[in-house]
Amino acid sequence: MSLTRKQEIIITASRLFKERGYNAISMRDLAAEMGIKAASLYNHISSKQEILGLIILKVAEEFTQHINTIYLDELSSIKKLEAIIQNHIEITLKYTHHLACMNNDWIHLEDEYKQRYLNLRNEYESKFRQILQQGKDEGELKDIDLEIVVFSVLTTLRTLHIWYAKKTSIQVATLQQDLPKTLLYGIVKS
Amino acid sequence: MSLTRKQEIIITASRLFKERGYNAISMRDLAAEMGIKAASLYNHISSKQEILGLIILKVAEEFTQHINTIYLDELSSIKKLEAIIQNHIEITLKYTHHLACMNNDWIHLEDEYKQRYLNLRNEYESKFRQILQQGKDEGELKDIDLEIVVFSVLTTLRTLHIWYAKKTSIQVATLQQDLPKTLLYGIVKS
DNA sequence: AATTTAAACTAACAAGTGTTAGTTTTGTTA
DNA sequence: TAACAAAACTAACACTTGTTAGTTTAAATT
Repeated sequence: MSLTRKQEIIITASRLFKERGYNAISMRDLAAEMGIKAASLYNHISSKQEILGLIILKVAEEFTQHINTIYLDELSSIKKLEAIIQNHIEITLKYTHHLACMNNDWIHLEDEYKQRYLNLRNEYESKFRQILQQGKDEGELKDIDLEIVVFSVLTTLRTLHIWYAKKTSIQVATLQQDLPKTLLYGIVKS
Repeated sequence: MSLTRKQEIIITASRLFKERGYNAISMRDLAAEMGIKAASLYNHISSKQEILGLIILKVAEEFTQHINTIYLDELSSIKKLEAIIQNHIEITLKYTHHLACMNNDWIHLEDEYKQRYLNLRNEYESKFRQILQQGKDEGELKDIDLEIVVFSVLTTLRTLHIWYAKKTSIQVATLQQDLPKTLLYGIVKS
């Protein structure tokens, strides 16, 4: 199972977009990175915008799909949150570039691409919010403003890729163990 | 005390850069927003890059300056962390656009500007890390991997502006009360 | 009123942008 | 080997980019 040329383009693009941003990468830059001329790219993709759309919607859909299954599971809210954190770590490892690209460059999506992305994101946040609400209703979570929790946890999870890219990067096992602790139980000794 | 033309340019630019990104805003866009022609901007600033540099270094310096004073204060690590969170909230309210710009577009800084920014950021992270280490040493903080805490707390604080821009934005008082709780003490009932 | 200064203007530049059309090369299948 | 499809190429397009030079207008100072 080798990659199609189109897939190669998308992988290369996601790396370049991550490193320098969508607008800072020209089709000539991307082509040069692949050892071909810019015009040749158009044998495989229809526009620069399509590349960005494919990169971003790929991961966005994967996230939404995952939370939709978790959402329906018969689990405590805490177990659900742990599963979500786990999934973010996994996707970050698997799709580092795509994820960085999604976070930094979704704003440059146009028309239907942008709309589809925003719909997926809203769906995700909504499910996440409902899981937190379930936790409050069932008395598992503290009575903290819901939006603040949604924001602070999701922000951290979304930007995991930044941390992962650093030289000082710690072991994945440590991350899987200590990130849920930090986000769910806090950092202060009780 | 009215604003100089240069300051007006920087304020307008920070808003546009926040909305669409540094590379997506042309000097003609910026000029049009101010009701003048692109060439006229150069009576006040020397380059597009200078605008970005001034926007970003302004807030970066303010952050670093604040943590440097906190760092030396005779306070428990928890009090220091609370003061830092408080400062992030304040700067987010005061410099929303600058802050968004710093987070999204620092990558497009060139040469000395980028170096100065990275130096300030490293200094900030280093002081923050030392404060956490103090907390662990004094037994106030849990024994969680230091880098994970640095990452998760700073990420949340740095991206406060995203949340603040939302329509569903909550009261500042709620934020000041519940954000420290969330970050320091977690969301799960003990 | 004359002079100076600040801040706008027009016009143009060289370089870079995404993309298209038409052509040639390469590798695979009949 | 001939035919075909995939994927590269050259050349060019219309447009946008940051920036400069030189000029005119408006406001402030003498």
